[in-house]
Amino acid sequence: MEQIDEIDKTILRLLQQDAKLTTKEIAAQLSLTLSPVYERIKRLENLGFIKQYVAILDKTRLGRPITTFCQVSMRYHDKAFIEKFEEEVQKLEEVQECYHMAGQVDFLLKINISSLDEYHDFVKNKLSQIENIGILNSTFVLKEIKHELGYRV
Amino acid sequence: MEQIDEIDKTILRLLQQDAKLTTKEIAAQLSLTLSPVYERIKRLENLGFIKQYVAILDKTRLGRPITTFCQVSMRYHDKAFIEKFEEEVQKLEEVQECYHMAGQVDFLLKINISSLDEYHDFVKNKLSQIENIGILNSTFVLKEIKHELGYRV
DNA sequence: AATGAAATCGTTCACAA
DNA sequence: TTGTGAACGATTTCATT
Repeated sequence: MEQIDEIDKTILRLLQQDAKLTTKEIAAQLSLTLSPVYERIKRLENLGFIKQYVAILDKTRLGRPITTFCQVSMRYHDKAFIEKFEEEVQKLEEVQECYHMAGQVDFLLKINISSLDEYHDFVKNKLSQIENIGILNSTFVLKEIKHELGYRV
Repeated sequence: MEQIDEIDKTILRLLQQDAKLTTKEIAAQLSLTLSPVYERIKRLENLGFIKQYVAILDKTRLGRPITTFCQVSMRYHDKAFIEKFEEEVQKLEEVQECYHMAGQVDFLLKINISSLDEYHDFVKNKLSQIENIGILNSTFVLKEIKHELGYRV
């Protein structure tokens, strides 16, 4: 059984907004007792609908308020080069997200940094050190307009 | 007082990996008792270092495995048009993230969808309905290479 | 700031319906 | 699949160092 019903969806919606809700609080919203809610949460965890519970931190408070997106195009598209890049990018702590893209650009990187100086250092001494990079195109985030943490359920 | 020390940083690091860690477990890792750890967590919450606790769901399991990035350039750059766009984009449930960017492209949107059909519908009937959009450029994610949920602490 | 203890509250599970 | 209740463990508060 891998299906979920409306009750499960409500549970997911609630936990996606606030992982600290108690079983009791969720049960109250659903007009159920603790056990069914408890069992359903365990099931949603076991089936992999819920992957993890995390604390969301404030990047500005942590001293790294700047976000940039960097488009990377490889010079050659040999499998070995691609895999090497994917491997190296895992090691770069500034890179928060990396996507292999369809289209002209091979990779899109989301990077989180404290200053333009740090970005300069990152591009010059870390990113550009990876073999076979052709074009780098960085754009800076001026303002986060929307940032939904959860998915539609 | 808004400073945090190494102990606080360790707590943040642990909680951004696993929000379900008990105070006891964290205290054990730090060789401390419950109270100081408890007080520090409360303090980090109150100071806004910890913004939220959330459950991370599996978008594939939820039936929306496709991610696209869409670059949007406005035709004219009047304040009113910009603000109108920012407002409309909040309402579009497919748009998970939206950034106002420096450079040629005005906005970068991260979009989460179930199928190419849904994306077609989204672009044609929702996004393009917003006034004053000049250029739209969509690229699809082939593979998530890296997706760090937390920040460096 | 940290410790240790005490009260309250939540989680977990066996069993019943 | 859901409800009840009991045992266990976690959270929260506070007097003390």
